[in-house]
Amino acid sequence: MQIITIQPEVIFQALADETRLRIIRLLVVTGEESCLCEFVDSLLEPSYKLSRHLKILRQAGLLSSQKEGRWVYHRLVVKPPYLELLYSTVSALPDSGGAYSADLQRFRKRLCLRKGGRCQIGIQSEEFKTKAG
Amino acid sequence: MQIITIQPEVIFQALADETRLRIIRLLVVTGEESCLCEFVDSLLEPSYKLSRHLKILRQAGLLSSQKEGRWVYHRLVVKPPYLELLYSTVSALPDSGGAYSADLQRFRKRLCLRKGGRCQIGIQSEEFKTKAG
DNA sequence: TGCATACTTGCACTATAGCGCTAGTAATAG
DNA sequence: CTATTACTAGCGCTATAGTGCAAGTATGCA
Repeated sequence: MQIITIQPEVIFQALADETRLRIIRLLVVTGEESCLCEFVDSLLEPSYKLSRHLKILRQAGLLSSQKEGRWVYHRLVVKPPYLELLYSTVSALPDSGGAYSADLQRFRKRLCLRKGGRCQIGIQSEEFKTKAG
Repeated sequence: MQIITIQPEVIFQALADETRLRIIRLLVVTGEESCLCEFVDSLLEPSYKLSRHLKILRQAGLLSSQKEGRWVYHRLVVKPPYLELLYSTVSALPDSGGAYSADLQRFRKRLCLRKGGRCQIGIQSEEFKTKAG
């Protein structure tokens, strides 16, 4: 990991998207780390879409990702102090329409399906899988 | 002022631009309110550009603007708690390259030219005025 | 009344962001 | 070895954001 020049606007750019904000909020509120298929089942968005947003968050320095077998786990980066402040801001945001709490509800339910603290079952919401050939 | 539905990503969108972040940082660090021509002389950007960015910040709910004669003063909105947290985040951001402190230095210098606590002199850096007609 | 000026805005252009689709890669299960 | 599947990436499309230029509005001064 090399940090050459930090451009602060990239951090805000990373959160300037509804889907990415939904991802970050789940991680901020629960303190969890999670894999793609758990996000798919929680946010009910196609996997290729979430995969790309996760990449953007990683490149912005907000997420670190670690591969475990077939799964890739994503967790929040908390090292520079301004990131902690940023997450405090995120968790203080209003939830107009209850969209975030719906995500959270699905996320918690999905976490119950883990075995040994890890996802073992893949995407459950069939219509959001990547329909491979 | 009517708030119908707050979309949190609009707030981050507002800060996802270098120029707008420079504006907000000046106001966060100094606690001042300021008019367009003072921003022009501090950021050394053309007035039409800054005027548009100020409008975006206003529409995002980060700035409130008040006309006083020929001048329009812009100040930070601090009411919802998450905005205070947001400004804490902004003030904790690194200043790679010293661009922000250069802005700040010009801004403080420019504030010294006020009379009676108000800007009375207009844009000083000639090349950044709007060349009308 | 006319001019200077602080500020805003319409227009055209360019760059980029987000998307769906689809194919591809890698790892595991049987 | 083969099939399944978690995840990624390329392609083309569309929408939008940021910009410079130039015109327009509004306020105050002489």
